[in-house]
Amino acid sequence: MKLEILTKNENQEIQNGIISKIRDLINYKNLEPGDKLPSERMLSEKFEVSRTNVREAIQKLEFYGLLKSKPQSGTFIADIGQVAMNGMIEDILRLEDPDFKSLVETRILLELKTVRLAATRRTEQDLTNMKEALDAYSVKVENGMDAVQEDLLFHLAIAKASGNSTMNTFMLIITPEIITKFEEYHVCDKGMAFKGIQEHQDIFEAIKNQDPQLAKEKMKIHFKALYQYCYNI
Amino acid sequence: MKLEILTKNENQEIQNGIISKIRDLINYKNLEPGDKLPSERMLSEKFEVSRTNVREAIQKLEFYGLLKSKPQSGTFIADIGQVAMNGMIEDILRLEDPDFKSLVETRILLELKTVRLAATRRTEQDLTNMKEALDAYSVKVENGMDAVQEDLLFHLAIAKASGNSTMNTFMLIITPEIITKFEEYHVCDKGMAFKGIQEHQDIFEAIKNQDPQLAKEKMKIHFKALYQYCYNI
DNA sequence: CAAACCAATCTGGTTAACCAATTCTTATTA
DNA sequence: TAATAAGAATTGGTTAACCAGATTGGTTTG
Repeated sequence: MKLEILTKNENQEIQNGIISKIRDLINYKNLEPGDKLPSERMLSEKFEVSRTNVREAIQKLEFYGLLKSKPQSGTFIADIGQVAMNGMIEDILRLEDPDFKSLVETRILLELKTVRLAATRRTEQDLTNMKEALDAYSVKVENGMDAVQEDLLFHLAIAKASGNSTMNTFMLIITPEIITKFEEYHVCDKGMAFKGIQEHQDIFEAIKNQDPQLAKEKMKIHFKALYQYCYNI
Repeated sequence: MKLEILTKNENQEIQNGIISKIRDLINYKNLEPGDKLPSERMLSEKFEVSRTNVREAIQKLEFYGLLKSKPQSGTFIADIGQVAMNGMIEDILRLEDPDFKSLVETRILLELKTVRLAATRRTEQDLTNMKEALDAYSVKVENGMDAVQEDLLFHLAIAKASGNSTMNTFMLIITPEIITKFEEYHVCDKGMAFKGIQEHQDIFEAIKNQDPQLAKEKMKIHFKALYQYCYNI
């Protein structure tokens, strides 16, 4: 067998090919929820790809909740019908990499919600965590240092305090890319950083006082520059 | 070497252990953005776990954008500082599985936004896709059949039309679990399904007429029962 | 002395062999 | 004949060997 090193993009295309073949198989064999998929070995032979490739494709579909593999037993169709299966695989295949605008737009949406939830649900421990992150940010800025990381950590502390694990996860997913792009595009300059201290303080106070509406308003103010930036790219 | 079959939970704990060890190493060695992590083989030896386990842990951190591995070269710290690295790993380790309430809460938040975006950005192709999904739903309901899948596909079509790939991805992530739980808890009964046809139609019309505010209102109506359900569990 | 070259080594990725739990078949027995 | 036990085959998961590109240190050469 010839060996070849593939770029991540080529690898992704192979994986997508396998996924669409799995979809075709499910349709052709009329597999329903709970039915068993052919074994990994069989699929790798049928599709003429390595078993590793098949496993990766299955794991991706498992991540999206479409398949469920059980050790020493087999891979099974999840409790989701053929219609949804086809539609979702179609979407997964066409999914494109997120652009910066999408990321920021989503971040703003999530944070305007998490800050409200945090204001109603925050525990004492949450307040302690947020205060720590807030102080770390202040120290960095007052010493004239870059504080993008500390900024984001304060926001992540809010997400955690929201008590919504799904939104918390989503914030974690988009945060690193946002940090990278921020530093790349120099979204935050020194002047904004100083203003940020007071803005963070205001947000923190609103959450502490359990005032969701005020917390949201303060967050909106904090995002004002970001808003404009996002919609002027 | 003794071989042992582990449950997914046990495996996850091993992975978290490795991740925290990687974090400790990064701190101890003061690794900065761009620095190279020790090789997978070295880590697996140092931590006394299999290389596969190390690879999985690295892939997880790569998913969250904290590491970046290059073939035949090494695994590198992403463009993110030590502070954010520590904070994010901490969060990732403590991340809990999403509960149903979190899922629904997030879905409502996302959809009230995607429907507005769809109303402003939808293309003709988007309208065609949505109309197809809408008709499929109607047919199923009118024939007295379960239509949870078709319902969700209509909503996914809206997410796609929003033109925001991040939100689209997030919708794809939470959708299958929602479908499963809906069918499990029988959230949608027949009566609701019939009402749903008109509600879907209203949403579709608002998007077609590019009226974001109306689209959001119609979506809110559509979610009314879901709202109550979510907050009464 | 610096630039170009080369081979040994190291790297993440890939493949193939192996493991043990499960499942299916078959033989045995009450 | 039906219930049961034994064993062979199949399965996803795991480990170890292998691959080829990338790196590195030393050597040669202009």
